[in-house]
Amino acid sequence: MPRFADVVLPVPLPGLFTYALPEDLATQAQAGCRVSVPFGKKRTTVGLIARLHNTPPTGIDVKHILDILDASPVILPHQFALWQWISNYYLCSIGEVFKAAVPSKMKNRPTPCSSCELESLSSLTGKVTNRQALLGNGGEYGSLPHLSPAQSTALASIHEQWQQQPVCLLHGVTSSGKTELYIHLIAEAIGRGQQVLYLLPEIVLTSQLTDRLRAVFSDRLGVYHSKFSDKQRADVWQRQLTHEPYDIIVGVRSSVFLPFQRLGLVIVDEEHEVNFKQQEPAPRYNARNVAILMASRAHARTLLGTATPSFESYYNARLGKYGLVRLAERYGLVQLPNIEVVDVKEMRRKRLMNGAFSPNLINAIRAALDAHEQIILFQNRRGYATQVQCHVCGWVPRCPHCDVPLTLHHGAWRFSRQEDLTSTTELGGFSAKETSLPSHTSQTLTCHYCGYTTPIPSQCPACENPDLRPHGFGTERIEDDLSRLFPQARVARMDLDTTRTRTAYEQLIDDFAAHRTDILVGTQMVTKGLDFEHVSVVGILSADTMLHQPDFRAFERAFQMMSQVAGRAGRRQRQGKVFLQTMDARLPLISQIVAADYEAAYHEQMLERRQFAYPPFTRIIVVYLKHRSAVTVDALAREATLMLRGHFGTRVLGPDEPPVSRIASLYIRRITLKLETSLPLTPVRKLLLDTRSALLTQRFYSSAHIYFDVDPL
DNA sequence: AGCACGCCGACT
DNA sequence: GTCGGCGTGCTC
Repeated sequence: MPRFADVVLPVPLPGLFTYALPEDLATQAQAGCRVSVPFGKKRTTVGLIARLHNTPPTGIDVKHILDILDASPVILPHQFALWQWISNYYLCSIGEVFKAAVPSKMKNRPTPCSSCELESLSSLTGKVTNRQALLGNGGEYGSLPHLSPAQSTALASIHEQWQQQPVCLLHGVTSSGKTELYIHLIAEAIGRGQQVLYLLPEIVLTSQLTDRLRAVFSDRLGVYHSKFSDKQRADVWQRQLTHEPYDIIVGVRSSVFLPFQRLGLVIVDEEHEVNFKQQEPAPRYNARNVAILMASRAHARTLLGTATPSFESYYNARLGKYGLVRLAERYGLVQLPNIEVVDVKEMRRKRLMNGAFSPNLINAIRAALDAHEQIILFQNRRGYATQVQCHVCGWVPRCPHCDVPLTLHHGAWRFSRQEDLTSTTELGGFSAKETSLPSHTSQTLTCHYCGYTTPIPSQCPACENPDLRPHGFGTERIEDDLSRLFPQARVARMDLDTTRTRTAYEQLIDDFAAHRTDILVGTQMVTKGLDFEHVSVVGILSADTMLHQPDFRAFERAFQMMSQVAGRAGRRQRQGKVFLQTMDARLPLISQIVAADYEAAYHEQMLERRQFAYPPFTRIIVVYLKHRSAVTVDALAREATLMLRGHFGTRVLGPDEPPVSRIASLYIRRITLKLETSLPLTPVRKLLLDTRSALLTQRFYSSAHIYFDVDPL
């Protein structure tokens, strides 16, 4: 009989906590069962048994487990192993993984009694006959979609690739019918008695898709979505533990934590999406990569699908780590849209621009409205940091060391940031009316990678224009201008502000799908895999906003977003028209988008990434430092940088201020580590954790927060 | 992260 | 005279 249990608790503290196991509970106890334990000042906390043993802990007075909440494990051994991997790789506590993994219902209230659970189990077993009937027959699915010859060939190629590698990347252009392929693959896996995880970014998981899948797989499909109630999620979890789990889970990021008993296939749709990486809070994991690992541990196959592969995945495919299958033909032979590049610089010079609109775009919108067709306008304007751009020639200052655009800071902005955050103008610190910079404030340009700082030039070095301005329009401004230009048109705006709730988001989509709106203007949201029948015109209002993000992935993102949004045009009968407005019409990337030349964009970026030692040629870990006091956090940042330089030398960049440098009254600094991929990570992790504890034990820094972001996106 | 203990300002 | 601010210390 085990006398002790090591327990995971939902706290950001390292390690496990040892409790004594009362004799009367010892027979019930199993690793993976939840327990109720006293912790700190709290009388009871829900934890999870990680292991049972007989080794009395030394130097602590052990408390007793109060109760065992499960008759059988709710976390399976392979899941717990995955938690440990995540905690280790992403440098967070196992308790933080526990917190993220399990629906809060299962972490808060102890399930009142086990009899209810037993009851629900038996009610489920009742349905087993039904399922076995389906399985036994093999063909009782809802009918599978018909595949075009191109799709059938791709399906066969995927199987071939899987013979060689467990992971296959499906590079299929927009509208090539990837979902039909997925459905066939899912049906095959279920036919083999295997389970399927179909992972999607939040934004794409709409009723459009689940309805389509449910039509084929009916009640064997479970949906796991963060906007569903916690109870619903807890129910899905419990169901996966029964003898009759869902065969397919369609879910977002966190569904990688669900218990699978016989996982055979993982599909990661829109694999390039940055949403797969959790930003806040810990664990800052990448669900796509976790899914790949999870699949490989289960000896399952993985399919990564997208029209615009992340350069990282494409790199892996080219290296031979992943198989690669292309689907270059649009389903039903819909033509790729025709893309017209509009030289905004030229238009401005000729005074033809109407705000953010070129005459070409205005005419196309008017024609589309007259023909009762729909229009999507894409304007990616986010964040508070702003770049400076010469409004005459389009010049943007860039960092000489890092090749990213420099970010503008000026004194007044820093002090008024709090107000700016609450204001509704999308430009943050600046009004939407492109005001000139006040010349008396102290203006500097800063690199957010290496901290390089330089005063703002008094004139544009390229064309000698003395009037450098912050630039850009936001979606709200666009919306206003549209109602002025086309008073008769029904305009809807889709961005973070208008989609706070799930219903608001679905409402916007539904209205547009039902043609109750004519023009949809929005941020990246409008680029996601939505299928609309009547969109004939797509406008990319300013490619430049995307290109000039202070991020080495700006070009990759811009290519992805523009290709994706262009793919929204012209679904069925006719070829769509895309207007791509830019100040940099001669940039190679622009012609790559026009030609849909993914390869060219990829190769060009890879040259730069290699030259500047960016991923995938290096690995990045960012150290975040937060403190209530700006003075303290700066001192901490300096000291941390010195310590890290001692260990890692020139691999340490910074410290610098992130674009939003104060959140929730905590000042933030960061230090970036660029590590060669050949460097073994285990000693790196140890040095990072040791450095953190060394700093936090100093009285002066004890109330600071230090955490890590591994492989940031 | 919580949560409590503990020592300094503006309220009845 | 008390309520309450958040600094700091601990959690098997």
